Amino acid sequence: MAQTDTKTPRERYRAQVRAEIKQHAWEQIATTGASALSLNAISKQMGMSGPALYRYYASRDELITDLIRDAYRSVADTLRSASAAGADLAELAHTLRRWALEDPQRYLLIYGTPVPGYHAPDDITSISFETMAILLDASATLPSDGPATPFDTHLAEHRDWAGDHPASPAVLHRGLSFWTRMHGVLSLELAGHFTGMGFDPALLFTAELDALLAH
Amino acid sequence: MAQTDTKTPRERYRAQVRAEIKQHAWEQIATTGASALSLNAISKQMGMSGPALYRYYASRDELITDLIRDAYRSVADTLRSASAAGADLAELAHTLRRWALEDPQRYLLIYGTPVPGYHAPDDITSISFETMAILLDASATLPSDGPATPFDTHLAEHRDWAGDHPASPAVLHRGLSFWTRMHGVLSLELAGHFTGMGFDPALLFTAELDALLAH
DNA sequence: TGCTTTCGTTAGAAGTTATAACTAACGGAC
DNA sequence: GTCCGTTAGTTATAACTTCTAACGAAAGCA
Repeated sequence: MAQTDTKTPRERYRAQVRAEIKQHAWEQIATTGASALSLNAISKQMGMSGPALYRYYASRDELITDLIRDAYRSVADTLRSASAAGADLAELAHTLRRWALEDPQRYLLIYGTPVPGYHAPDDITSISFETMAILLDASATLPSDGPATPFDTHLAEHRDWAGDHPASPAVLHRGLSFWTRMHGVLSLELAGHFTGMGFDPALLFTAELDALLAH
Repeated sequence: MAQTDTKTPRERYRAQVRAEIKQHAWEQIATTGASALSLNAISKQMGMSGPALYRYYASRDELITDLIRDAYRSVADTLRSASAAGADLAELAHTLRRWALEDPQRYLLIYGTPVPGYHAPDDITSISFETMAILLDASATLPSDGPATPFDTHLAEHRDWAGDHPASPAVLHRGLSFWTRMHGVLSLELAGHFTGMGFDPALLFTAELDALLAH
């Protein structure tokens, strides 16, 4: 989307077509899910015949990788802007939930069942780390009472995943708990496991959030 | 697997072939995931040509539905036998984790991203309820201290999903928290989101479990 | 022994991803 | 302005997939 005014007109056109392909791919994914994404269907929607699409994406996996990258970037941008606006951990949680409900398949694309042979490229893990850093920043502002758990001491020696983030083991622990608990509720809700059970998933989400913040 | 000695020899043979198909399907799913399951590949492995398999399963979806049913039954049986052996909620959690790690794709098949057009038949929801009942039984034996949360009062009026299980709102709440938190850690672990982060997912799992039990 | 049901086959339709080979058009250099 | 290389899009094709249709053969049953 950003800066299509780079270099040659050929590259501008190429970027535009790639963006259009991704747009159709997102629409298709939103309804049928990522596993049913069809390059053929996209090319037909765009009015060009099958193999033309392979000038823009070498394979179906490469397109999906691009979509996954965009999804990671989207959640990172959303949380970052919320954090920049002064959101605390609780508000970040609701921001995350809103982002997930906005396009469930987009959430499931990055946090759901992985595609069999797929392996994430390096730049995705770096974007993923940025999201984690935002959560750790928000976790650090909260008071961390209570004694250190065995997992805290384990984290003190296994904190390579946090990079050089200056977070105490307790904060790292809270960040991981935040991630897994929010994902636990969200993923089950998005997968439809709560439908027909009668209760409101939003209340379960906030209940889990409150329990986490109250420690 | 059970009671192949029913009625006519034709039905015995039919049940045997269906079991063999499922066995090959599980092997295939364990390596490639459910979305890449190929009826053609199964029939070739069994030494018979493609469409022969349609005598036993009307469609790919019907085979997957059968696999999902078996997975639900498997987790229900595993937890029930553990519960019958006197396991408390903590031991049930580790039993669930062991069952999930035993065949990650089997766990993801029922708790992961759902197949696009798939809708679970009624008998599956009843088996799923049995699993929930076991968790609620184990949750009821624990002391539930602390004041009632807003979600507890909500559950008091939205407890149809628990059937006629005699559990207090607090116990219902704990059952749901148990489910979502264990799933949160397990699904992220099985999806490979912890690989390369350095820490031990088992310790995070027990840390979450301890936090839940300590309330 | 014959009848009927069912099993497994081949053939084929309608999809899919992906490659190969060709044409046409576009953009930059002279 | 013309020429020429790059690139876009085409059709044809291969190798898959699920699934249907029609046929032959085998097995069970009376």
